[in-house]
Amino acid sequence: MHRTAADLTFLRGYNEALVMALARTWRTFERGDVSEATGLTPQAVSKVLARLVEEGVIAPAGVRRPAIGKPAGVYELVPGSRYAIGAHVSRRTVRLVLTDLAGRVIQSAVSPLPPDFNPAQLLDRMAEMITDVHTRHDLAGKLTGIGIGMIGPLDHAAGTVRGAHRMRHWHDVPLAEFAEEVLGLPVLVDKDVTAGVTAEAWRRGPALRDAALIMVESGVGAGLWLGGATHRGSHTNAGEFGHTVVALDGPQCACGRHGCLEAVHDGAAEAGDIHRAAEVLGVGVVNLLQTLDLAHVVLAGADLLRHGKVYLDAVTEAIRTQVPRADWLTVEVTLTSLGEDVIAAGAAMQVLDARYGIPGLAPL
Amino acid sequence: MHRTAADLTFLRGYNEALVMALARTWRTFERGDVSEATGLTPQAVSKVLARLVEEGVIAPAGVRRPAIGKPAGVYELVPGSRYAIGAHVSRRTVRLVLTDLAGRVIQSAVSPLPPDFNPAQLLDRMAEMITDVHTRHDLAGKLTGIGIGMIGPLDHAAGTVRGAHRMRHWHDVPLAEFAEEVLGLPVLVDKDVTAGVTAEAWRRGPALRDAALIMVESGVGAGLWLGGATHRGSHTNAGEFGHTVVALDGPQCACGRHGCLEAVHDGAAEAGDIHRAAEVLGVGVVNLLQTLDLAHVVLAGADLLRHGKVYLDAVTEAIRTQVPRADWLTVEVTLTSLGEDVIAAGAAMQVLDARYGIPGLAPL
DNA sequence: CGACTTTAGCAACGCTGTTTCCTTAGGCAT
DNA sequence: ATGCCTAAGGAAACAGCGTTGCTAAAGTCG
Repeated sequence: MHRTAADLTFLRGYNEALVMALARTWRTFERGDVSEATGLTPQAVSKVLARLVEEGVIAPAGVRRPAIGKPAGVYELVPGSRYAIGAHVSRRTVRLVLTDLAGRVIQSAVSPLPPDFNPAQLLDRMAEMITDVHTRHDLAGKLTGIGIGMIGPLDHAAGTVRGAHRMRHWHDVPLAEFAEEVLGLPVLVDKDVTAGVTAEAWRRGPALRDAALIMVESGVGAGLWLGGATHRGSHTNAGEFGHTVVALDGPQCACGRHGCLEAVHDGAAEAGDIHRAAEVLGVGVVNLLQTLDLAHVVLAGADLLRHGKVYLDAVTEAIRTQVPRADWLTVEVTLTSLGEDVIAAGAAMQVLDARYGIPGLAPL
Repeated sequence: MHRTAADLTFLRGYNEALVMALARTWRTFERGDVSEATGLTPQAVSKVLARLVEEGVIAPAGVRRPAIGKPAGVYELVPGSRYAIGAHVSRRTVRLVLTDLAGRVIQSAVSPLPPDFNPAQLLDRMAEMITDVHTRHDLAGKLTGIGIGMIGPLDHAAGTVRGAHRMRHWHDVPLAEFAEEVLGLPVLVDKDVTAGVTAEAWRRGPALRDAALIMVESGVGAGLWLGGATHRGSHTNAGEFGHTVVALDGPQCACGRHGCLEAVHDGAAEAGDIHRAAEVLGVGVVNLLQTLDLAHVVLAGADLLRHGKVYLDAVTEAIRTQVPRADWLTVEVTLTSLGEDVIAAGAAMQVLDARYGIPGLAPL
């Protein structure tokens, strides 16, 4: 038996998460604000707020005195009440960040990994880094869990790494399970790009409905946020955006196909023609927009951010000229505000989101 | 004020819809089946079933006598308890179908439309066809509404057609509003491909989580079903799959870009090389799979179905050879089981889905 | 000082699914 | 025929949710 039906527990969790989402975007707010935004009666909001104050995630913060009438109680999010740690595992380094309930990055550190590292080596290094975090910050009882973002393919639901290209020790590794054992905290494993887009979504709040995080960093990928939630796909393998063909007669890609976006892009980049590389990425982004009708595109990844302005301009220009002209079709393109922390931070926020975000119901 | 919070009404609607979804896939079932599948207690299921029987959408259907013990009450869906009408508006014809609560097509008819027809002409023709449906079937009080599937761009939420290429009378037409006035029933307007994928999803049941309906019919489009729901995008304009670039140096497309999938595909098709056209579509489908990680691809559209086997084979082959080999990455490719009715039928099922499907909550 | 406005809170209420306990219906052994 | 066992159904009490209705508090304004 496997719960999919909605019950009162779900009801409560859903409405609490709704209030938390508002608290995160507003920081300080009143009962009436929540009531208006959610449609809950003021009375119901009082009850929800009381529960959240009891939990310690929000707190009363003075009163607002209106021109006339009784002063309104003001509440605020308590960012320091919960933390999560996120790790971004790439081929050569692991980046570890500490984020709080507001989605702010409190501490960030990078550490090299040995060539061809194995799971134990990674976890040892992470354990050291986490110890360091603990010495600098008092997280007693406030650490929600640990998120790990890395290249796929992997099985997010099972927490298993299926094995990336040129990583010998990473075939069918139950990483989440190992990590929970070693680190003693709940662990979520997800693709780097999906973690990244979660960071942007968590920080921007529920207004973000459909977005993609385009990442260029030893490969090209896209994390997808569709309909207000991550899109991982049937085998949690979505986002292999770099391996979409944009040039039928193009050069062969490592994946075997010809003219993959990644192959064409990297070809231009390696030839030193960053402008052409960015232009090609722009074509890919427009393809994504045509298919998915996104409202936000966030650019990220070490290789991209090294030439941030070039890419930003090229993608903006591609959208301006290649998407059919229409005033109602607005797309916002930005560079990630979290820089190279975005993947690790997103991995951390996935943990917070799992615990304090809007709950879903298991599929039938 | 605009309701986004969950309350008891939502709870009831959600659980009822869950039971309806099971009823639709199982047709006949017992209390225990529902209890096991949903996680609801048998008691709760009894209450839900009582409400649905009262509504007339399910009915008792005898008993099952177990080896020992009290006989279990058997229930069944009453397909004829609710109907919906769907219309597929193309450039030259309108196809109208009547579907029942089980998602079966009861009646189907096509009618030509005058060249460069306007909204009034369309609605007149639809009204005639709907009158004909009424003379053949007794739908008194059982007709839920009317769905219209047509080419975009359009605003699904507002029910407005923004104006398709080469259709002079269709700029910013509030079609849903007009139609509700003329036809006297609730009307939903959506893109043809999105309606189509709804038909497939509604018929297959909740097991279908991530799927695309690829449609080739005076253009190439893709209806997306992601995470168990339609994906329409921020401006309800998703699915312009035909206007994704697959050949950077390809021929110019009507949309202005170079090497769009549609341009390359149509070029091959017009040259009589259906195999090449299907091959190109296959590349596009693999692109979609790489990006979205879908489990099901359904092929549809008059132009495609004329050479159904050629396309089915080409797409299957493209997936077999171009998607990185992995036993866990399974994709099912089929031709639509509804043939040329799929769009109209899907439009009808969207109406049923809005009324009897799993309810969503409005975004914040 | 009283009327009015705005906000907050208490208590009762209606509805949800849950839990507990009992009844019903049939098969099977005695 | 009788008693026992098992599985399914049902009634009633229960707990928890948001809602409704009313009262109180805190301030301004005339």
